[in-house]
Amino acid sequence: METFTIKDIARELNISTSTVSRALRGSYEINPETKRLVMECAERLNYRPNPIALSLKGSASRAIGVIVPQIANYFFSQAINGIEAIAYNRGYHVIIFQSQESYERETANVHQAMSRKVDGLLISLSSETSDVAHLRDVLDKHVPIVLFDRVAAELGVTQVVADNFGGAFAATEHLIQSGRRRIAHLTIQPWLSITQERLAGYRAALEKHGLEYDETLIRYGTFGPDEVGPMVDELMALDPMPDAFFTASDRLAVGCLKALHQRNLAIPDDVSLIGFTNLNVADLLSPSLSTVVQPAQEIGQVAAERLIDLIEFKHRAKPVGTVKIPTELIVRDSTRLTEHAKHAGAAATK
Amino acid sequence: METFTIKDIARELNISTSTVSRALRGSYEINPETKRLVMECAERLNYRPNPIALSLKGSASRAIGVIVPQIANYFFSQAINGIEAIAYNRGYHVIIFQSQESYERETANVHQAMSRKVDGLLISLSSETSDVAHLRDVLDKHVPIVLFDRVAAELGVTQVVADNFGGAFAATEHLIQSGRRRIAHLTIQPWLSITQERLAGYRAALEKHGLEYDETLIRYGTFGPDEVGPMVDELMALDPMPDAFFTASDRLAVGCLKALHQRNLAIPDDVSLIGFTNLNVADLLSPSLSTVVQPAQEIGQVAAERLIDLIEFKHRAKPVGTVKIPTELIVRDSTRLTEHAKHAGAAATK
DNA sequence: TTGTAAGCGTTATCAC
DNA sequence: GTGATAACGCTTACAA
Repeated sequence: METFTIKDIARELNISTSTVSRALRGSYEINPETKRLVMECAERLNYRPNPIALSLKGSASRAIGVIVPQIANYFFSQAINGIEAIAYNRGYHVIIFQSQESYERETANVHQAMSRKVDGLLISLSSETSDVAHLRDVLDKHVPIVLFDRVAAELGVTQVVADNFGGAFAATEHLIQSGRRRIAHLTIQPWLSITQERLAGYRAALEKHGLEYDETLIRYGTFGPDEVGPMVDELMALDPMPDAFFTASDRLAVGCLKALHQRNLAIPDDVSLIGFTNLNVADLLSPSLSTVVQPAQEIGQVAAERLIDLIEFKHRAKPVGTVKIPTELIVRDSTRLTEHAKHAGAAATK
Repeated sequence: METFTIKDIARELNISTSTVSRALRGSYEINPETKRLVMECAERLNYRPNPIALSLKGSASRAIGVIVPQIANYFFSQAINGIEAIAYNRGYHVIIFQSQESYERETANVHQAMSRKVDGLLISLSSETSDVAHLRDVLDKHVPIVLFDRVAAELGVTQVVADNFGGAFAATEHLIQSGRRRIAHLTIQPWLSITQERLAGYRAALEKHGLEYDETLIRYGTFGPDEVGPMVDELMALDPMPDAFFTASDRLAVGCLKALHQRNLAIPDDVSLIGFTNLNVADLLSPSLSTVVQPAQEIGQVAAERLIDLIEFKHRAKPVGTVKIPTELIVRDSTRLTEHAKHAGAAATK
């Protein structure tokens, strides 16, 4: 299990390291016989090029940096899963950084990634990030960037996002069609692209069905701990109170569900809930609640694919643009939930 | 945002690169005044040592490799979160690899990590791994390893695990004390240390309360998709059927809950369920179900801490051993669930 | 106290 | 076709 270098092969074959290097990378101007010998020897010694030396040399490090706000978040961990799968297939390593939703840490992460000589960067912006100068520097050094989920159009790079508008529209319309009229919307920071797109989808659905857009039904979260309960309280104190919630994330959906539960409100009878969630989380919340499923893993896959194309072809890669991955509205039969609840309720009374 | 090297500082100050290098790392044998100048200049140019060059040189790369079976898994993503937090504080980067529960990929990951010259390795073994020769090679190269969660005592390295025995004992005892007698146990591959410890805890609790250990109530999963439903089916077909489930993971708890739900069985009335889960997942499953909370994040933190101690002190580090992080049995009032269900049930009938 | 030079593994640029 | 040599950024004997 010793680790051999190009030098060992050169010594073994009594040729120079440059010849070995050339043979290994299949240079034209090389004797086929020598090439064969080198290949055979490399095989035999189980030679693996040293990625560190390659990076130092300035050529490809075959590593991509991934910067996400939080690893321990279903959406991002699924996305990373997708990224890692593609990267592995195409021979890249993944170096992960967390920005912890902090602009400062995001900037530090970018620098660290650069000093590790990553071949490209996959970023989902922190909620604090409004200025993208730190990313401009990266592009200036010809290191490609692909943004995913939390994106910034002004950077002019390829972006991979869920169809937030479409998902929000479908969710809101579904709630309206099941008779809801005052649909509260719990979402995140208003300056984020995903927030705006979802809000737009929500408004478009209201408009289509002739419902008024009421600003007091919108609440913007800040990723603070235990912030959802108070938001729900405020909303439920409105008169008339909301009859449905549309939440922009797993975290908000869970918080909302908990808050409603604590207030002994039944879903779907007192209020309805529908959120952008990961499929697994949706199932956890309840196998009978409808949700808009975020294609987290696919977003990661597509983003990684685009980035590696950019790294490898540089020129021939697909043009810069925004790739929208469709979301899926899963409408589940909430009478099943009611059935289940009735059963449990009956059992409780015996 | 240009990136400066030790050479730039040397040129700026008209001294040699070696002097700069020594000043930067606070060597004794150096003129305090020179040192001050170098420091000042480094500060001004915002100098950052190039980690790649450091790695190539053979000294610290300030990167640690983390190999987990699956990133998109609540336990591991939380553990990684803990690892990343500690690593960041102590100035290390984290390079993540997924073994996908495959021995072959785990071996490949180990090699890749080594070729990236990681300073240490944090590993949770794949479920396929029984032979640890690939890790011996790493230790032979004096790269420290700390195992977490899925461990192998025969490797003789520090291990960080949850108190699986204690957690299983507490969970089982809780079920017994709430009147359950036929407690099924859904777990994972029997050769894994965590499986054995949990099974032992389960058996010990049965024994303490004079209940017979019935092998037919134990089911071993293999991480296959949709495997839990059939396992639950088999168990529910037993005569007498189980009156409780104790599951060894999030995934199994969720699968079990879904399967029971599909069969219209009420929890906690028809059967009880208690599982090793992440706190967030437990809350999702239901804010009213009891669970044994796995201290995922803390396991990650402690493991990272031990590994970095090993990397930095080598000799003065704490002795090799198994660190057991306590689990917490959270007993929640399942009458609240029942209350909620009753409410929903009543609403459903109107 | 500081400078010189070699070396980590690899590739690019020259020569031959 | 192949072989020296320098270079990437840094550390560390060894000299001075």
